[in-house]
Amino acid sequence: MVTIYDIAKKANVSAMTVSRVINKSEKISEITRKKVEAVIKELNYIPNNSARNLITKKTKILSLMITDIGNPFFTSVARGAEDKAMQMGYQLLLCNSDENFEKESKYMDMLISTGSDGVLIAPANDNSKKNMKKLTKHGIPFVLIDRRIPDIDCDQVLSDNEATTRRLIEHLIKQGHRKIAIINGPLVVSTARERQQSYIDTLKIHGISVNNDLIKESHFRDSDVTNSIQELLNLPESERPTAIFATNNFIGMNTMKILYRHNIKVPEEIAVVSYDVPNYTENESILTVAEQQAYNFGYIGIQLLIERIEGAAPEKARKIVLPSEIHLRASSLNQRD
Amino acid sequence: MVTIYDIAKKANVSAMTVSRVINKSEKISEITRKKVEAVIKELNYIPNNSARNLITKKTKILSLMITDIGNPFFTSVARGAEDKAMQMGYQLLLCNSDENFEKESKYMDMLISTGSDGVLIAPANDNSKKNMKKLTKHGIPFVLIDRRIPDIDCDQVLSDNEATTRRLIEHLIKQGHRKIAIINGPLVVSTARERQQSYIDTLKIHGISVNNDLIKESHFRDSDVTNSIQELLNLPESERPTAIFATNNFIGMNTMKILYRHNIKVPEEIAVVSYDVPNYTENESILTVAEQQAYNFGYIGIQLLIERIEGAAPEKARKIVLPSEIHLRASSLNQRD
DNA sequence: CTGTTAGCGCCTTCAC
DNA sequence: GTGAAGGCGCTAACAG
Repeated sequence: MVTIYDIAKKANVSAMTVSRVINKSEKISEITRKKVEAVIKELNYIPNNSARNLITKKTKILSLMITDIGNPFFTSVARGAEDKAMQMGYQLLLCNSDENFEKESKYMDMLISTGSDGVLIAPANDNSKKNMKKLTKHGIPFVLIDRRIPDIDCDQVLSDNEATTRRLIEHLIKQGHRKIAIINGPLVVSTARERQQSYIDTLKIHGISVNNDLIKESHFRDSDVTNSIQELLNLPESERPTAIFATNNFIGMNTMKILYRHNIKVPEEIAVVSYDVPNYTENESILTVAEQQAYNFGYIGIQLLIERIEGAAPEKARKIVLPSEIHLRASSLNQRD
Repeated sequence: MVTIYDIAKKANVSAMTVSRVINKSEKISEITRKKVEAVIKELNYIPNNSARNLITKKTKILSLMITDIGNPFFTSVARGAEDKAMQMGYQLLLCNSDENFEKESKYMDMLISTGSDGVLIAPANDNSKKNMKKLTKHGIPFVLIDRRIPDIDCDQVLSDNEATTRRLIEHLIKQGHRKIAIINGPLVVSTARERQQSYIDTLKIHGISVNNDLIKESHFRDSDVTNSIQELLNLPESERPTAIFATNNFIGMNTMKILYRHNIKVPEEIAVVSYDVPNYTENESILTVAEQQAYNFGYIGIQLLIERIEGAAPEKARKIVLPSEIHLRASSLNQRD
């Protein structure tokens, strides 16, 4: 391994001078700098960050804790995070919690040990509060994205769940629907709670009574929603929903697939609206969706994080709410319109 | 920051003993181990990897260099890589080269500096050879996935491009096609070359003359293939293709979208087959595809890499070829079948 | 089984 | 502008 001493010897300077060159110190004469740089290049020297970190306590490594990189929403988040991190000279450590607090905790210890300068995190659920406290104890800044944690005050990049859900539900109501079901993620996740609350509030505002049989708590993972849908279909005619609100992409995709499999016409028999369904295939999508700014969750999140790390952020925690865009498509539009 | 000395003092042992407990050394009495572990827990001690790495030269960090995490193929690779890495106690640094050698090189320096124990890499193109040499010079093992590099002998996990392409093309020939176009990625990428060669060979074997007007070199990024397709459509009736072979997912998706936009019926006017198109939406796909074992590229790749790092691999480089699965669908099936 | 000594590669501090 | 000394937190090598 080539060290600064090797460079120093060959360039006839002290190690300290080499260090100054590497760190782009101003107080170096043009001549010695050129000389040192030449040797660095010649010997293919690359600084050893471990040694550096030991002193500076900075690794230039950020951790991205998401629930699943396989979820297209988080894939975009990751891409945004990585673009900004790279641009600012940071590297990104990838962690998938799989919506699981224990797995998240394990990663947390690893990333503290590694010496992450900061963490961008979409927490698994409300339990993650413990992990946030741990980060704070270790003096590691973090930014929450997508999901908030009760009583945790920190920089956040969130979605306008209340407004977007309301618009989605009001759209269904305008289309004549009264029996609207919701297939949701677990209520220990803030986004699930917020979307459900807005769903309930919107129905009430429009004088529609809330039927608990139409509220299904499922998962945000790419899991089976067959049971939830079967239960909805088994409801007596008078209760059976004419529309379904899917609160994330996996739920939305799988709901559509199951309805097709049951030969249920969308939207004639059941209309469907969903959060976040990407159009990654050859077909034009027919699904009405609320598209969140996934890329910006990552991009802006990393920006806030780095500002915080580098002391460029205001003391007060910042909360950024990114609006979603609703795409109205066939899955929720009446023929007669 | 809590150090081993804090633990040592409080537990009335030497720092060395604490170090042994952390590293699960056998030569520690049950009693002192318990005592030390208690203090570690009490003080919330987490080892400083930077200090550790400085001595051991091991970081337990692996780098994953892919061209774009946004490409669903690589998303699966990443997920497989991460699962195996986590299982083996390693963390994963994410790098997107964007099919760009310069960007890849920049990451390469960063990851060497950080001290990656190894690199799993889908190289940007043949130029990446320089980066492989650099890794070798720094004694960092790497495993090539998906794409090979001429004259680089190392562990590899590759796809059966020759056989799968042949089956795809023979399927089209069986369907009666003689004018088959290929829209390919850049030929500086090994997979593009292999698929193109197999396309040519298969045509020849079946006595079909190769028409260079039907061979289009495009990109593997999510870029525009409009021009390529337009050129194909502008061909005189006698040359115009009746089938298109798209060599990756983005090309496949975009080809389908453009054909739809041109109101060209698939497969009646033009049949389409593609590599790797995921079905991430609510619709059932109609596209005939060769599905690669993306997850296993990552999972097995990391396994080979860790074996290599930990000295558990045979000296001779291993080459693993994962077969693809062809899904025949409407986009390439004649009505009359 | 446990402790002592030395040093990993670099940067901080303080001289010159 | 440049250099010398010391130490970051930890573990290898050795001693007992």
